[in-house]
Amino acid sequence: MRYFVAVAEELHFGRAAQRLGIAQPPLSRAIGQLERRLGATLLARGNRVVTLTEAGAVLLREARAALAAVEAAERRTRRAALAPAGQAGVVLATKAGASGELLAKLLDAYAAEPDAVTVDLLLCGVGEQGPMLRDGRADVALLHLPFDTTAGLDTEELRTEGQVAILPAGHPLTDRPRLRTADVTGLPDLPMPRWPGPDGTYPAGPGPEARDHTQLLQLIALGRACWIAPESCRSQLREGLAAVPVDDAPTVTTVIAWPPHSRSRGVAGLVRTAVRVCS
Amino acid sequence: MRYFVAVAEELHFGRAAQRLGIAQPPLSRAIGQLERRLGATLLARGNRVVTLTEAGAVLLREARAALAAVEAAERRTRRAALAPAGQAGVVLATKAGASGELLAKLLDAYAAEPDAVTVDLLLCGVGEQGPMLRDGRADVALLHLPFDTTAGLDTEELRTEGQVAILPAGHPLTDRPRLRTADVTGLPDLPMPRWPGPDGTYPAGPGPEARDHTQLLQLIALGRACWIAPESCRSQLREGLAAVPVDDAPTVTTVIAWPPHSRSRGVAGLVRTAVRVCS
DNA sequence: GGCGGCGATACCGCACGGGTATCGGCCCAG
DNA sequence: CTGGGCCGATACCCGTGCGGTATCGCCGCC
Repeated sequence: MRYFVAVAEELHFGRAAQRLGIAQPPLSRAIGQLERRLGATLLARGNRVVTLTEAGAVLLREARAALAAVEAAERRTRRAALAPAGQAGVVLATKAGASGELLAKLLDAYAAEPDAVTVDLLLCGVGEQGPMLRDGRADVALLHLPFDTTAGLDTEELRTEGQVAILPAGHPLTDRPRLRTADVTGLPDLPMPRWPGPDGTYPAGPGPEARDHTQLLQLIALGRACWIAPESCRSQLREGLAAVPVDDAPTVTTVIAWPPHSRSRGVAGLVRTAVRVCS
Repeated sequence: MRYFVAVAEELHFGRAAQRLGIAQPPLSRAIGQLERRLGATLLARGNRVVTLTEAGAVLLREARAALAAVEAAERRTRRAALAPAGQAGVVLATKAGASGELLAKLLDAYAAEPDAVTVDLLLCGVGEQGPMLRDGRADVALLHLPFDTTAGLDTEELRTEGQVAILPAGHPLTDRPRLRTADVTGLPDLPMPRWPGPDGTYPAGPGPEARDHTQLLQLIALGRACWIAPESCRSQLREGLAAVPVDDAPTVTTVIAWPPHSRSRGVAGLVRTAVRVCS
């Protein structure tokens, strides 16, 4: 299956073999055997070009999930093994720079619990928490709807908040008590910065490139950009920045999420504490 | 991993090997290798008794999920392969005897859709739909909260209804306009029937044994039992039965559920139709 | 028409999975 | 206290299968 996923992603037997660290002929054979075993043509070998068939597309999705599941099994078992005894820690994944005080409150409150286990933090980029949970690199995560997807995860809602526009202090818009999205997105002098996608490249368009929150805030303070963010980030604003509520921006819901079948004692305690802290 | 799950379930190498159709020594070795690869002791070989370690318990849960995922991958790919072209059907799992008219309405409405694909029905027992979805025997299912668990599934709510007590016609309680749970569960002359568990055995206790809804209704009509069921089952009541609303019984929510990563065109259409039909 | 890219096929060797035989520890019966 | 039986581990052997190299067949392109 790993082999098939590699070929399906590369759409090229030679490159896929290289990526897998094996030679091309065994790979061809392996795919052939898989196709015979499943009774399905997975790849259409056109002239000099390989395409996914419908069955192949189905298998690609399913195989990715399956591979993530076995990776998760290995990782979680390894972690459970090296824990002392009855004290397997949990790994909490969260976006770097988001939910700062909520996270702090949660960790403090949880550490005070009588049966608390150690909590390791795993800071990751936007939208990476889902995969982290699915392949076992993390056990529980803080997500932010509607930006993250909770498909396939169990969740508890923690907090709902509006969004604010982050502007350079002194900008004309900061005099207004509230704004609308259109007021902010259409500013020629303050474009929204561009973020690198999952592949590390920046989308085309106007606006400066920013790689993390620090850079972003710096750009705003310099009067080169603006941004819309959950209102809880107000507590982290440095000098030179102002925040104005944006009425029609989607509300952001912070949820705590975990993979459905792995509700260990540590995860359960953390979830319970999170719900209690936020209610 | 299959090997490990077998041993973990049997807690006995010999029996596990027999179940797997291999000899015991290779099995011992395989488990040993797995333990070395993961760097974890999975099974505590006590004197004449094998126990799961904590790490083993973790792996058991994770491995079950992983195995279900690869089974699902194989099954779904096979099904996708033998479909004509762009017309992969979907398998809809539902409890036998539940949601009858809703199901009929849904299938009718969906069949009338322009891009409908064939829908195969898979009737299964209580609580089996989740596993069916997870290991690929089904693509979409109708579940009933709070009886079924939706952990790890994407869902859309379809309908919420109260519950009614099903009593033999003419029973004194049928004169009351509404009941409370305690009124029904404590009746010495009309005990609740016992259902076989997932393993096929009946729990101990009073009450007759019933294997399906037909038997159940028959028992009630004969004045030997009573039952509490969603009110939509009223339409299926045969003569000799009466239904009285039970106020404090938990409301039953019918949801349509599907595995999160496999939202194919067919599943999406079915879900859309279901939501439309029920709103 | 020759060349080059790419997947399939042919063939070989080794490593790993599975089998049988046997050991070692433990409980229990006598 | 000792022998037998149960059960998992170990030792050793064998065949299958996976991975490697060499080569073919096909097609597009210069």
